[in-house]
Amino acid sequence: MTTKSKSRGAASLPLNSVLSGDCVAQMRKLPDESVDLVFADPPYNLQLKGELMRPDNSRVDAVDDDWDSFDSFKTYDTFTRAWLKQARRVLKPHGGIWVIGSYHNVFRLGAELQNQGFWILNDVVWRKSNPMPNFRGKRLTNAHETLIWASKSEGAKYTFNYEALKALNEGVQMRSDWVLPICTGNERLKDENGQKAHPTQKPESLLHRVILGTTNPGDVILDPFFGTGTTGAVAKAMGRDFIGIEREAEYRRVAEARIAQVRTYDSDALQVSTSKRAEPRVAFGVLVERGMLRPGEVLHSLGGRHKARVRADGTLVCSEAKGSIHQVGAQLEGAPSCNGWTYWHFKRDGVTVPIDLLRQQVRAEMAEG
Amino acid sequence: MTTKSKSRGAASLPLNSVLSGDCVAQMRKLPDESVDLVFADPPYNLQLKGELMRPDNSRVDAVDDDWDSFDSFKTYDTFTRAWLKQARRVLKPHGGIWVIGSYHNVFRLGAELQNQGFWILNDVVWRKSNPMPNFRGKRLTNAHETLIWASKSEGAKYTFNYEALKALNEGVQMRSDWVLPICTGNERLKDENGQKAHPTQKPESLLHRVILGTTNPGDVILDPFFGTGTTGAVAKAMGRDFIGIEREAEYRRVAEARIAQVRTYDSDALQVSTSKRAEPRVAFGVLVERGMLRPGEVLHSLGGRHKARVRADGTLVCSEAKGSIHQVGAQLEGAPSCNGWTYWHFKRDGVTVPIDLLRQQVRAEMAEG
DNA sequence: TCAGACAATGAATCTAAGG
DNA sequence: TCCTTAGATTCATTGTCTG
Repeated sequence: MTTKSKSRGAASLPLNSVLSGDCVAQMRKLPDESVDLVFADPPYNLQLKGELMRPDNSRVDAVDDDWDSFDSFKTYDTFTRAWLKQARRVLKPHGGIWVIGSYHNVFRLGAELQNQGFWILNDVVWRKSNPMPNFRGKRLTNAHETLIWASKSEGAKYTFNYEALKALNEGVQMRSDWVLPICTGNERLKDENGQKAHPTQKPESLLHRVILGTTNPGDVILDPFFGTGTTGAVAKAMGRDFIGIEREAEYRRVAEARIAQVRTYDSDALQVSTSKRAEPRVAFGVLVERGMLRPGEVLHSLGGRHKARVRADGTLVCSEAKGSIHQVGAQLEGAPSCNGWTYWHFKRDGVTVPIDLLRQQVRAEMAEG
Repeated sequence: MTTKSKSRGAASLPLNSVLSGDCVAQMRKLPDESVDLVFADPPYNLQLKGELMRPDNSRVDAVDDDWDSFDSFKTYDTFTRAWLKQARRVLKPHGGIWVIGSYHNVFRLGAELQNQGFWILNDVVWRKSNPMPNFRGKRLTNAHETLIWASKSEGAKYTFNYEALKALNEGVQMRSDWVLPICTGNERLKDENGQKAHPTQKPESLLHRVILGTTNPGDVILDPFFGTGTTGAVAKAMGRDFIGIEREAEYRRVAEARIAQVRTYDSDALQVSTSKRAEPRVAFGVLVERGMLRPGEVLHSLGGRHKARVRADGTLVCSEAKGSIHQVGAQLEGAPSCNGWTYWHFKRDGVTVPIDLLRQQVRAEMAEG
């Protein structure tokens, strides 16, 4: 695996590598405010009891490894508090965090996130299209897991590629319920005996959506419960850097072999739909300066009921109001706000055109030069 | 509203009425272990700040009621602890509880349920088919709410009408995600001005599923945050008793008027598919004893490839195997197990019929006499 | 009467840059 | 840090109006 370092002040980050040992201890070594996203799939406090699952004491192929035994909620909360505290310290002020869990642990996770000042943005339901049925008919089929997406604090900025997720969802905004299949088939990593290498391997499709939606290329993603490295594999493919932490040597080995085989997508494939908000701001006055509109020229409102005249300083005036294109539009419509760019139109050769077309021309010229 | 009382020892229950005042104080007056189910839709503590306008400049009518406002998480947790403690005391040992919330409060709810010793059975996602969109494009559409279903303690029995929910779900196991529309149209209660009578009225379909799946006719359902009485309306329609508690006089008034108009379904409509587990076990030999099958009679396998003969002791025999209907079926199919009731068929008047039909006849006779 | 346009609305933690 | 201003942003369903 190629390991690069990003220097940040005196410290540098162990990028694109899998650190061994306890995640709290390892995170302590990382500098403050150094990663853009944390994705955490902590061990579930499943409290499975073998005798409940298998009366005949046969081997339970479920989540009952040593690392998943916590003797009480208190212990689990202490553990959760410790790793979340470090994750929060390491996270940049405008970074994001995702945690995933089931009903066994997700309420502890969510409450502790809130207690530490993280600001929940959404809870997201991963609706499994092919869950394991409830064989005994004593409960509902447990067909989902819950993710929580949060920013570092209330009011903090955060990365959200709204348009990209909307595009992924066939043009309507992405909802908080995601229907994705569980990890099976070739994607499911096996050991030399053909047994699954990790009991709770997450599907890459899930990480793809998380990373596409809430990071940008070049961002650093920290996964303190790396397991067999789904986060790292998808991060690498998508041109993001990752830092993994994993206690179990065997999982690290599998993860490193897996990630070594991943190729990063071409950079143009990593370009996503951007929002208009990301485009450079253009002052209306620039259109007048450039002669695209003449002072004194008449603009017509959407619908054609109102008219206003352009002034040399880039404001509009009419009998009822004067001011910016937005202010005059809002005033005429009796609305609290108005987007003047789409509201006002001008006429050229008998055709009525929104002034936003001129803004697009300016932006195109800015991009060239 | 007809109010009846169920006496339980010295105390009696204010059935099918809406109590006024604080839910903690009112629950304190109820006897220990007296209700079968608690359904609770507590305030969500939304923490909304300013106004929100839609893109068309209309204002979103938000939940800004005083009852939803709390100073801090600590205050909210104290409140949650208090009402859950009373709910738990009032609940029968084999009773169940449902709570509903959003990401604002549901993690606090779930954690406190666990802290008090409730045993979570499922978390259920209500996926809204028509949620309000995210108007500013800053987050995912908040398209679901979360319900938590729990028993009073680990190992406690609880009511779960598995077959009824399966039937409701077109013959496949009910999953932990329920797609239901929000409460609109005629179902949405309006005040005299045509405004919604309650900002967060739940759809009856949601309560229908809860009550069908986790109570039996005649059970007592307590709703400490009664609002406009969806729980009571569905409970009454389904032949369950309810106890409502509501602080706001106007909500109580609306709820009482609403419930007065509800008619209870006919009792045969309330008979639900019962779990096969709950049905009396019928030994195959009984069919022979009763003369429904003759010893020596030939049974044919599903698909017709195999035959076996009935023996007088209620076992089957063929050249390859002998034993119970299940054992022989499994042996012939090379399968680890086999449901002999659906596997084996007999012929009467040229028609091939599964032996399960005979079992059903036996059960019907047992039910009658 | 019916089709189609138009309006209303739902538990919402809903902006960002620049002065 | 506060205040002002630019200007970006919606889905499914039901009810009402119009031609």
